[in-house]
Amino acid sequence: MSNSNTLYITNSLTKTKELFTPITPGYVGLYVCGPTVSGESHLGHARPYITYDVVNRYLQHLGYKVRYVRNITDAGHFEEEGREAEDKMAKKSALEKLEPMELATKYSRRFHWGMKLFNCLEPTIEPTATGHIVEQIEMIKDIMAKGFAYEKNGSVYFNVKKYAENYAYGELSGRGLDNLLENTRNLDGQSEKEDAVDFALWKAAPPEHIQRWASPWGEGFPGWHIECSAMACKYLGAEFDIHAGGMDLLFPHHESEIAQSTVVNGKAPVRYWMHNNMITIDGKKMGKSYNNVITLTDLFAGTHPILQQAYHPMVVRFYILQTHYRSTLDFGNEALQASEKGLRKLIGANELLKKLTFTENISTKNAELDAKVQKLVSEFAEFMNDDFSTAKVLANMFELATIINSLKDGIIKADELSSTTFSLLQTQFPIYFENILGLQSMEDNADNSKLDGVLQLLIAIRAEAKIKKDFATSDKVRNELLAVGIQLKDEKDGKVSYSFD
RNA sequence: GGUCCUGUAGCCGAGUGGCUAGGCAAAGCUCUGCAAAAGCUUCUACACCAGUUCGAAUCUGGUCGGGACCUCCA
Repeated sequence: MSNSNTLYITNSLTKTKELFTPITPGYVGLYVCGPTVSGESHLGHARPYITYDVVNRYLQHLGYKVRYVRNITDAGHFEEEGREAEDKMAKKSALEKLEPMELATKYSRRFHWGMKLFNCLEPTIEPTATGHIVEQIEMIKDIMAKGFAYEKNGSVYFNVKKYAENYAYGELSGRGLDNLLENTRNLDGQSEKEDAVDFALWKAAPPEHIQRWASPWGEGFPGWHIECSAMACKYLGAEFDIHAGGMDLLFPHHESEIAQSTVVNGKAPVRYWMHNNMITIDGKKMGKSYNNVITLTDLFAGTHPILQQAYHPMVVRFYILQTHYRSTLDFGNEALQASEKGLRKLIGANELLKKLTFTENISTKNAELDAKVQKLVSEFAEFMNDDFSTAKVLANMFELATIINSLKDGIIKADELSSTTFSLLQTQFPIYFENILGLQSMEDNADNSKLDGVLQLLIAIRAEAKIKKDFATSDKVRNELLAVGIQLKDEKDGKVSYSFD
């Protein structure tokens, strides 16, 4: 499409909106930091993966062939200074009496289950950390050979000071080395690291450690930044287009990735860094340390104490897209409930629109309305091109929903619009709503033809009752259906439609 | 403590110097046997104090509040 050269992305590296130009015309390499599968997927996971799902979808819409790599972190991470070294995979495994791989498999499946419900397209490559131990070791060897890492007691550390002498360090996080040295100096006790700012590339495994691999430095496991560098490099090359993830990964994770890859490849790995903001609950970031994590299972079932009701995955998706991805998103029942109603309205409008037909009649053209619709529709692309402003696209859709409803009720006659505008609306609205924003019906996809037959019967019975002014019966049909979640809607033209909760 | 972000009507939120964002809630009206749905109308806010400017929610400085990162985290 012609819009492919006008996409602007806020690059975290430069903190500015930049025109997106792929390294190879027509192709985009997209790397998204995936989940650590040592535990249940939660609401926090919804944000980045829905955000970058829309990015992926939009890039494809623009005609790009996207290689979308999203890793699964299934190797143990140890924690840095100031805390006891600890492997999340191993610890959780012991707790659940599972092999680390059983644990990883279990939660990977749970993650995929959630992503499917959110209607997220699958990444084209989904590499695991444990499946790329060899690549990680090779990369570490390379970094050592180039003199930017050293071994201590079977562990290997990256020499940040030396790196900073040769390359620009801290560009992404805006953290200078001096600043870091100052802030970490007193935290560091008797570390085997030469410098507090250094980070581990490989960690020697203590005897009780379950996940362990042979390496040139003895048995151990990889550090927590090297996997992304190794896998991104393997599948997307030494330099690729977009690397995305949560803002909490900015430092030290992504900063370290840049350092590792730069040493190995002699150039910065990523053209555009994208970072989504966090989801907060009562103004506080959701996180394990805050004890306010809402798992996807709880979210969809409404079983978390903070939840007043269950929320459909589509409602969550919609809610997330109503806010720009770089802003924090505060979670609350009231907001979610508002989203549910709003989404319902848009889904209804989208379905209605598909059924509308344009017939040239006698209506005089409404130039003002025509221009308005033209503008609202053409802004879809404009807004998406402006750093994926999904919130604005949705705002326009709400305005169009009113027009669509009016068309349906005959308040506006279809041919008040020009036929080109009408068909523009009819084609573009669903493309953006379904294909790009990835929003879809909340109804079960079960075959509803039998249910429809039953409902048509009830609608007919109610209609007969109404003719006889037997309102007790007609209201009973309506109210009992409503009680089981089916709402009858009397339309302007006397027809009756229905919708499900 | 260091680095950075942020403070918008009852709630959620867009906003990148001048022109009604949008949604939900609330109120009134139209339609309806009554409702619901739908449509129309109303509610016009930018933490505070200075400054720049013809003009600021938007830029600058300060004050107060909230948050993130510096530890695993999306």
